[in-house]
Amino acid sequence: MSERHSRQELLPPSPPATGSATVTVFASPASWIESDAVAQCHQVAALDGMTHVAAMPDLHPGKGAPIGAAMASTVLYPFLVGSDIGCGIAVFPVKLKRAVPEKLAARFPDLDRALDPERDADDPAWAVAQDGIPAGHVEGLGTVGRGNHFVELARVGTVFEPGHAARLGLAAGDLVLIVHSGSRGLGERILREHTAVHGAGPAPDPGAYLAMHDEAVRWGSLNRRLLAARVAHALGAEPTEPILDQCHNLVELRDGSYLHRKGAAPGDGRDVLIAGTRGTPSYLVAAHAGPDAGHSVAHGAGRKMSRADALRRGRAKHTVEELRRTPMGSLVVCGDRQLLFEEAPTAYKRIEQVIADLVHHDLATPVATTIPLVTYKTPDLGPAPQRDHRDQRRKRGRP
DNA sequence: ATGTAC
Repeated sequence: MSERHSRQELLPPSPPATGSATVTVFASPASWIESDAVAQCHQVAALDGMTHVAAMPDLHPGKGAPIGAAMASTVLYPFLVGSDIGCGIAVFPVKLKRAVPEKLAARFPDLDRALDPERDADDPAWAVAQDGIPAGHVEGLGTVGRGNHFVELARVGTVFEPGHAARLGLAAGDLVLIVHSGSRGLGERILREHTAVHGAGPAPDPGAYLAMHDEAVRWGSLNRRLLAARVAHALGAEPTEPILDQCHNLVELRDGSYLHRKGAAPGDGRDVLIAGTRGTPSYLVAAHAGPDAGHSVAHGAGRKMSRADALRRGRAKHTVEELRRTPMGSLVVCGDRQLLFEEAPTAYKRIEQVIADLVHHDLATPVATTIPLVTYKTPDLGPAPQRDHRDQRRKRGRP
């Protein structure tokens, strides 16, 4: 136990145990890293061909492989990327005259309903799909999915690097759409086709896997553009090009080895939106991670609780109303009560700690925060809760 | 995170 905790501080990486890759955890002791997740990193490090595992401060246990890690090896392991190949986060500028959360929340379109090329041929969102549909896969196109995926209207809050923000066309108070979504059924099918034959083993024909993988990465990016365009049109704004779009589930050939990213964003001189939670800010950062960090940075706050724990504890701790209207005053559009509890801000680590760890290890420089106004998860049950009694109580009970 | 099975 203590051995695992002390490992978190080891930088540069400790010498590898014989026959296994190095594991470096880029987190301070103040960041809770579940020991199961660190154990998964060491299991991955022991796989044939692995050379290095870099764990980000949002590390948490995944299915077989950890989430929040960059993993390098001489062979390609599809399961280290997982089923949501191409999942990522994109940020789009939005111009609206007024941004009243209650009004805008009611205008979000149904993003569980796919865009059908024939039935929805007139939908203006198709304008972003001029280059065609990767893999010809139309099922689920334009849908956000579930789990931690979301589309969020947010306002730029604190700007730490005004020059950098200005180069991205951003200043405090500006509105943005943040889209976190992936390749839906396409990536899942690609992984399943591999695992059905080879299980957790490496891809015998990396080129064949990569060809499909690359389609899923393009599909995920197109999906984020379609989602942003659907929402922009519904809110009465013009669709825009993303100012950043980073995929955090993918594998790339780099320096002669396969660099698998699972919940780890490319951090090699790129701008990245590191997602907070539905109820806390997110951070736009300038990433500058080197090889020790797998050229990667964190992709979000990272789960602190399993979904099962979050559901059990959340039901005792929160009401649906306080999760639908957060302490920040933002609204969460989510007709799925179970998902609302699973995705409660308290089920996640503190984003500020994750960012502090990245800064401490010189992997990223914060550029600005984004403050949620409306986070869309899945179609709502009914009207947003009124500005509730908690606000009233705050006014009455405190100066 | 996913489509699908229970």
